[in-house]
Amino acid sequence: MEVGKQEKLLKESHRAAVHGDAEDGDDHVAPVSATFMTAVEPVATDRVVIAIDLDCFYAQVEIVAKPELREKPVAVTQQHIIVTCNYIARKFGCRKLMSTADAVKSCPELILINGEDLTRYRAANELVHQAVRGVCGLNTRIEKLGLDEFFIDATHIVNETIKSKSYNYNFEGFVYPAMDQLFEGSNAEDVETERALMVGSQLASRLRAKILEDSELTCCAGVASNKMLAKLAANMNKPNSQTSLMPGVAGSYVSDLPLRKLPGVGWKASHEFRQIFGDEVKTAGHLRSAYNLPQLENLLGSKRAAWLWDLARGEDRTEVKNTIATKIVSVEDSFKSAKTWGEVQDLTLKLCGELKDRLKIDAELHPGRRASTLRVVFRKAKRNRESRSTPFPDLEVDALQHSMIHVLKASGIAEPFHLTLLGVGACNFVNLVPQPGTGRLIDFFSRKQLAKAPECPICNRPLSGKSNADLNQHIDTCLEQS
DNA sequence: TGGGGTCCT
DNA sequence: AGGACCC
Repeated sequence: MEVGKQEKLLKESHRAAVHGDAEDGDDHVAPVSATFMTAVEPVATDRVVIAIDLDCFYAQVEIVAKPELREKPVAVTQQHIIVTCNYIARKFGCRKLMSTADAVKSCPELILINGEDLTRYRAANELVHQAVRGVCGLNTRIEKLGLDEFFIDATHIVNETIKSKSYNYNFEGFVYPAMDQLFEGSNAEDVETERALMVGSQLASRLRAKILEDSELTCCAGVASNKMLAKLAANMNKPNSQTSLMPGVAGSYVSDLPLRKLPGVGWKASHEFRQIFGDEVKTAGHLRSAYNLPQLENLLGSKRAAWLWDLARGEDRTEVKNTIATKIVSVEDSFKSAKTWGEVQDLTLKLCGELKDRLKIDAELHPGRRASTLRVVFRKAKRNRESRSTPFPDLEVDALQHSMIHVLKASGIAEPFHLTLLGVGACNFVNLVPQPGTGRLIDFFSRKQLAKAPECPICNRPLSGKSNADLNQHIDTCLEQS
């Protein structure tokens, strides 16, 4: 049988089995390569997740602002540490979180830029976010992680692209494992997943081009079947490149990673794991060969065991959240030592002014939301940070400062103290209810969009025949969950 | 080891 | 409110 005919047949029978409809009405068959001979329509259970990671973000933003820095070693500092540096500086041994003194020792030419004020980085982040939103559309979940990373659940975009056959038979960027080993021994399901990731890689390429066009910033992308793998993939070829990680090799790739490298395993957990599992268990593979799930459950409890077990096998069922508005708006400042209420007066005045400015911007981005809680954070010398909450006062610098100082006094701080950090934040945002039927959120997501494709922009489930009030209620509920 | 954020307990 | 994690 001809390749084309065979694929079409399989496609149709599979669609009938999965979707219960045999209708296609399209005689066009894509010029499929022999490797896709056994291909069928993708199964909806597999996701396509794209991770975007801006290259040395703060340093890049500074270089875009001052192009004459482009060919020089550049580092961005906060207090006395380097928070990020460009690749030229890295050649000289400069690293993230290195002390500035050490960095200058290893690279005397290093240009230092103070990056304590995040305003311009926030603006650049918003540019990138909007570029991604523009390409992916309003019903795509986009999750922010810090100011320089995004996750995108591109499953539905990829599925639509495959249905309309508007894609090429090649991966954009790198593929892991390399292409020539890719399809050997793959079963039909793997081939389908690989096709989905291939289409995802083409979307990732467009995203990176659009980000570069709009913001002048380069980034890496990872394309994979879940968040964790997408994130690992994004880091495989740096900078300014992208990598697709095939699910078939995800397990073996993750196996070789030290437990500490698994996203979610931090300093505490990795040290705890060394105590529990012993020095021999360094990688996810070691863990998997030394223990099974029940044994892990005995050692860690069922919840943590299930989490680690999945992680060690490259599985991650966590959804890409649609992070529209941040849940906390906060400002903080660290310093050597504040010893008197006079100093605290000055510091709180500055912080409260900044918080008010930040909330003004927030109000423009997300009209109608108001913070209901003020959170004050402080750190006494050599101790951990502590926080106290109080009802949110009027949005005036005086009122904010008054609340802050009141909370600090109530927390038992008395002269002579030795504070090394102060911060204020707004949280527990509530929506000022729009009048029933005015449809603030519907307006936000555009009436046309919902009229054309009546599904929830958050959960993508169809919204049929509901009133505007019901729609808003549903969207609000989804937003809270996401 | 900053100046932010998230989620879980 | 604290503590883990992320950047």
